[in-house]
Amino acid sequence: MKVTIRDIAEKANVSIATVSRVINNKSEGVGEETRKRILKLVKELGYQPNALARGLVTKKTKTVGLIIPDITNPFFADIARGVEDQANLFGYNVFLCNTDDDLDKENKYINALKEKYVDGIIFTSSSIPNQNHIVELIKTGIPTILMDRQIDDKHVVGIFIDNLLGGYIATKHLLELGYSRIACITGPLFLKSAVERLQGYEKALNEYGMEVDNEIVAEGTYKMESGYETAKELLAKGVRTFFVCNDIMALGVCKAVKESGYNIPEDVSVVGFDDIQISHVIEPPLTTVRQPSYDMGKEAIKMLVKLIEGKKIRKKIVKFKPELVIRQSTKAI
Amino acid sequence: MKVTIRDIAEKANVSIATVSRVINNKSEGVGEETRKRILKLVKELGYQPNALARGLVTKKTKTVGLIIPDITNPFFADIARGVEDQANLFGYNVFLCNTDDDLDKENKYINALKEKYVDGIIFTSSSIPNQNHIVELIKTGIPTILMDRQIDDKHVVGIFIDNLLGGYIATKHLLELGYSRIACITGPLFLKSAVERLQGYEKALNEYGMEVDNEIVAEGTYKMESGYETAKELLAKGVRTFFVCNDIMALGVCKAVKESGYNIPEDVSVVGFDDIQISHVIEPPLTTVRQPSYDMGKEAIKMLVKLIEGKKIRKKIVKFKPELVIRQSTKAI
DNA sequence: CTGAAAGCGCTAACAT
DNA sequence: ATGTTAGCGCTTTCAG
Repeated sequence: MKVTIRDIAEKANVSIATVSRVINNKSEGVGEETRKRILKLVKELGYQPNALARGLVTKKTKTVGLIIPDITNPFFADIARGVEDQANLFGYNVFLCNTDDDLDKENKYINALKEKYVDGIIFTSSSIPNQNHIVELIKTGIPTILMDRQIDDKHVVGIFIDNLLGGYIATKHLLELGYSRIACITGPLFLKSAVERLQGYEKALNEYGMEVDNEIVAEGTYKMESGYETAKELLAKGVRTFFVCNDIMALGVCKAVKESGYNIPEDVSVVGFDDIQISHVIEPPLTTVRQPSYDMGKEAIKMLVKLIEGKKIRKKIVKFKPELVIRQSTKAI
Repeated sequence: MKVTIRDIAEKANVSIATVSRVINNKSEGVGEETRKRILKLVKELGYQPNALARGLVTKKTKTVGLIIPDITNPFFADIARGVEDQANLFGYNVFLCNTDDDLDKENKYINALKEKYVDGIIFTSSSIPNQNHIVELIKTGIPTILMDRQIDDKHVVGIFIDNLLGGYIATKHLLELGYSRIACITGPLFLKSAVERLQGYEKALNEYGMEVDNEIVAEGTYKMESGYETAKELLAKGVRTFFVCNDIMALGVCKAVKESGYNIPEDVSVVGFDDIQISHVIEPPLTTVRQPSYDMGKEAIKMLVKLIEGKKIRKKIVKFKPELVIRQSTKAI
């Protein structure tokens, strides 16, 4: 049988209220001697407060939910690690939820998290078409941090990256290198982030007096195979310059390029997006647009905890700047 | 104000017991008409049962803990995905815990999970020196599945991979290719899995009438940098053949090799371990020992749920077989 | 088929 | 400085 607060109280000859006070560190109202006696008993009997009972009365669980598309994607794994590390520092535990950008799954997780009374939610998803459930979630008052997805709602608090800028600097880099026929492999275009990166691509092109050529813009899935296959097609069309909207797909592109007998960067230039850990160890190291994913995760939970504790937060929207990391997958003509 | 079971009961003109029966699908004891009326109300008012209250009485939370060293390692991310997917199917949520193989963190997480009354724990850790906390955990009776770590305790239930065999087939492959001076970059040797892989290496060597040359066996950390730096040193010693005990380090090795001006597999052969997703897209695709990580994760939660539900499990120890995947990072002399 | 009531383990007034 | 007590929202006997 588990030892409860009552057991401690009895053996210490005090009321459960007193025990409650000391285990919760309520500084006032407990004599030094009693406190010690109780603490000793707690240790001896290995007492652990029942978080369910506590949560039932306090309405706080020291638990948060992290909703992401896929932990298997290194970008999200980095975010998750940042979230978890910092949450742990704050004494929170985190529920991991993978949605595959599936609306249905998102809703189910939201409900499950609500039932379990999480103190807050970090939502890293990005489906554009239907965002009612998110707006709804925010309205219910449960502290929520959005990541990677911006919604037109005054109450949104979130962490974002300037995707348009990211797409812009990536493309501009290629333009400056002297290329003109630059292909773009986008993410799924129901994702706002993917659309914005594409817009950045377009902006850069326009600045150089070029138009987007839809022949060499292809929608990918953010998965490796997608990069691989799309690149094969594009290569066949004579494309030799790629802006690939995430690193995972860029890996697929590199594979396709090499299989087709070309060298990077001598024959083909590739720019990725994310700067996942392996980007710098592959051959050649990938030129890419860096997102500080781990730090974004940390920042997200910091903001969330402030929200939970009812503290003021300086800015409701924190926008990280993407950064071009030039390595060896691109080369001037 | 949240809607409770009481609200539903009042509006439906029944007792809360009846409401409880229908939301829990207790098939018997509720009239068809009443059931419908209640269900309708539940939907209308958006009632969601309070999992804390429920857990407090049932002692079940539909929640499990997943303790791993680092979600950022693709191998563990795959496992986590397998666990989470399958857990979700069973209606469970999972707490993510990163320990960095730190005993202190492991203990803290175990305690936190206990306080939150998780129904079970999947423990993917592997520090050899101190395993008391694990034995202790199992003794407390909370259903626990060990992964990747075998303990000499009759009560252990777990999923493992035959690491010795893995090390053996990797080394043997190199041997068969005609190499004799084969270096081994191990994992941290306080991990049992790392030791076993090393033993497999030794076994293969012995079968070929060779002894382990400690000059070319180096302890790594399972991190990329470690592979990179160790390889540099080994390369300087004239080593041209590597068995690297995980893929992440193997990536580092490949980088070091190329930087040193050698080609893989023409000049240098490399075998990895794990078969993480990117292993087949890097250049050249990595020959490695495959672990079915995603499936191992799925299997783990399946076993755990059986344990939780008090069902019999066929085998307490499920041992997966590693498999050599020959790609292009190795070549016969 | 349905209801009343006890109680899970804890916190938070309110007393003393 | 400490104790008493009323719930938190739910499940689960036990009655009826």
